[in-house]
Amino acid sequence: MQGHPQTRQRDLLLQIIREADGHLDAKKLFTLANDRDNSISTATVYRNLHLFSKLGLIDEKRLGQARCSYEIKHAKQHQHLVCGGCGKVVDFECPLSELVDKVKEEQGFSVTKAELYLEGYCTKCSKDKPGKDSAW
Amino acid sequence: MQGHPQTRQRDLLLQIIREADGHLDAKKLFTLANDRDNSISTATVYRNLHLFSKLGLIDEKRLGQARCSYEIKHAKQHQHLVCGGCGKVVDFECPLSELVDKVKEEQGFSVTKAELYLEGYCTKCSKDKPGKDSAW
DNA sequence: TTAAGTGCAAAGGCTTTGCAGCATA
DNA sequence: TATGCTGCAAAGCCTTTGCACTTAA
Repeated sequence: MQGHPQTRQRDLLLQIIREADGHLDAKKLFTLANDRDNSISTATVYRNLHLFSKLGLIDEKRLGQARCSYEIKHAKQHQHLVCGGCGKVVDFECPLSELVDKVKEEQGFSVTKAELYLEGYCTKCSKDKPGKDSAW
Repeated sequence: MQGHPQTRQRDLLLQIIREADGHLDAKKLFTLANDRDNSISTATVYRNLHLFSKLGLIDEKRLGQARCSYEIKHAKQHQHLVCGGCGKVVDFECPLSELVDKVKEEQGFSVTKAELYLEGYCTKCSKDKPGKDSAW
């Protein structure tokens, strides 16, 4: 792993992250890891999340709240939709490259990360909360 | 204020948020408020940030890290660009309505909040870090 | 063998909360 | 006057760090 020794703990963590359908925060990851190896510590989880992220093995996303979610890096760019009713997170494809190009041109920024965050109510929940629409 | 009494502290906090050009987190807001009224407490700052946000007076944005920034709600939608080099935050206009419409159609979501988060290097900093480009 | 990783426990930040006193409407 | 806000201090969370021990290569 690029100069970093492979350890039992790292294997376990990566395996769990891969198995999860994404949307795993540090705490959940720790809980799941702890179920399978109850000697693992939170420190190890955090340290390895940082490492994996640095090595580009996983993506770090902010989904609502202040908490981060981590997921295996996918080939396809995708973004997340968070339902304020049931908390469901939906992935969807959404090419941001046009926007990114525009920003590069207009602002002279070289963009390294682009994330679109959408919050709202899914089909089911928007029926229950008819008033919450319309901000857009 | 919609059933909520006007207080010295609320006036002060709103005034500071208005004067700031945005990009104020809770800690900075507390520091600034404390400079003018050293009896104000962090609890009051947090409680009122939540209140203002609930009343729609301010916007809550996640700019890098896990921290939130708060700013007075602007008429114009705008998004933020965060420079990984110098930490500068740039506002720019960027209509997301097309994307939002697409999501509504394809996923049946009614979107209440849309945020584009871009990270990268500004003109100055990308000169110093020529390798960091190219992710897009 | 040795550089690196791990667990534990403690410390660090930021945010929230309970409570008694105070202020607004 | 009554509801709601405030300050204080303590507690809560999540995350990071120091240190001694363990492990992969």
